[in-house]
Amino acid sequence: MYLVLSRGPVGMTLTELDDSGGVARGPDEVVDLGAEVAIRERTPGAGRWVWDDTSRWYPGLLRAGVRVDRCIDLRLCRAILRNSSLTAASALSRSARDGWDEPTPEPRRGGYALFEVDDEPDDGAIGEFARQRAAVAATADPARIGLLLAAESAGALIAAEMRFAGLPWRTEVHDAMLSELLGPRPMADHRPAKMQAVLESVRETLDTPTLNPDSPPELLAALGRAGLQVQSTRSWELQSIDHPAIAPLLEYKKMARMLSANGWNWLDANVAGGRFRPDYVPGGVVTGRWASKGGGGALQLPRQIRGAVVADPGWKLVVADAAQLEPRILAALSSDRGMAEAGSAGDLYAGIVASGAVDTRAHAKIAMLGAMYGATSGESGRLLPRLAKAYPRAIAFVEDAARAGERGEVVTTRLGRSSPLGTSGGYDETATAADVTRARAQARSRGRFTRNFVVQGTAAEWALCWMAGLRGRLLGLGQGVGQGRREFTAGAHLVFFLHDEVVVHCPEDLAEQVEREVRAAAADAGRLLFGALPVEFPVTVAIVDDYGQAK
DNA sequence: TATTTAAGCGCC
DNA sequence: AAAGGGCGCTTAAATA
Repeated sequence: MYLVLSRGPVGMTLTELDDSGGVARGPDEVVDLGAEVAIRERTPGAGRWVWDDTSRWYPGLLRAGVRVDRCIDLRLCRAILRNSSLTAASALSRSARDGWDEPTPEPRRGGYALFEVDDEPDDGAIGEFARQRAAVAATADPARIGLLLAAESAGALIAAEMRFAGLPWRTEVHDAMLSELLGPRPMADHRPAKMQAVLESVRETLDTPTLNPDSPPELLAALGRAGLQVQSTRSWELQSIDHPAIAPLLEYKKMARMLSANGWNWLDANVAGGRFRPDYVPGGVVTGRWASKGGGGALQLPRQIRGAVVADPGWKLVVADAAQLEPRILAALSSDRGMAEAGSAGDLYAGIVASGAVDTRAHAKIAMLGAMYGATSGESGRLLPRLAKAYPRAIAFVEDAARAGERGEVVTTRLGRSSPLGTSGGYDETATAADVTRARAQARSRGRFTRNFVVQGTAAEWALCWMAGLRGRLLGLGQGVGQGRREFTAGAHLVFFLHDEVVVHCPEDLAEQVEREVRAAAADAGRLLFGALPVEFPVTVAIVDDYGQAK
């Protein structure tokens, strides 16, 4: 059963569809959306909601105290089906772009109201849903891309729920960290005292009393006057230089970064009521990873300040990280038994060393990253042949993806997300030597992208399945049957997601159960994507009071 | 003055 | 160690 919600000029409607997509009832006008959804959600197996855009429907429902179990997000699914090589022959894929291909419009001030009436893009949700079902049904293995659409939609629900719940954030802890590092909070537009002291040290050693180190050209000039030959002012380039100005300069850069990216202004703008509420964008990255938007910078939270993420009294944070996810995904994608074997004991990189392919764990890691990113030179490039010899199937898999990209072809993840078309990169007989060089460089760049796309994209699919499964498992924790409905934030719930890592906030007595569910959900995700393949997806779990204690 | 681009750096 | 994939954000610099 599907429950299709639409917004039109005359208001909201609900249409029930049976499993074959036929109209079973409706469309009926919906007057009280919150009540309507709540009633349906109380009925087990009531169906899956179908709507244009989770980010426009769900936040209002959550504010009204209503949680949704399952949905189809037509906008997110359209983006996948529009591009997927598996549905390339479908009417949907061949149709002209329309409103369903557009990104979510920016919300009006104050966000979307629960009962807002708005026009849907171009065609009704029922029509779009039918087109999407037809596209899926015509594929060789509808369950494959069907799983991707369900996982993507579950991700949209989770993103809204995590924003609603918020990441517990202790302002006073954060403030203490900033004061310790930079000095106490200064007046607006002044540098904190410790930072100012470090700056003076830089100015003195470079003999430039008015230096603004935040200006790369100015800094470059000052370094030049001191006799330091550098191409840029990047920290990693400065690191190796032996000069009394370098240490304080690197320290200043560290401080300046913290102040501007996650300082007091960030705190004022992003933390309220003891919660940080990131604005996640599911599917925001071409590979299927999530993006984020707004000043929060949720996916770039520095390790340095994670200690400000503190569980509520009597609660714990369960921090779970999928260990070496991308290499394991590659092993599974390529059915490389040797690499799967290397990861079976726990530490994949240690397993690679044990196999004799390389001599140290650090080398194993560098070589693997190089294989997945397309390194050609440096340490990583040199180690690659050794890896290729030990794990020919895995390396051939990424090499094939790279060659396909260089030829201008599309590559596709395990569940069916395809890479976007690249720019031509070709040249004709009128091309100059420079044109040819440029075109080849572009082709190689495209190859590095497609090489990484298959791994990163499939890892993102695994992570979505992991998190969606975990969400379902958490729901059943700590509440007996028949206790009635309650706010989901009263029990174990997801509060953070970072590509291959999740954080669950839960009452203390549930933490160990949560840990078990996290591991079980990871095993489920592996089976969902790869069936019986003997590739394991171990999870590192830490039960902590603050996020800084994890790892 | 307002908007866009580039540099640099944080995360995976 | 500093070459390779994907992002977003802040500041300074460049442009309109």
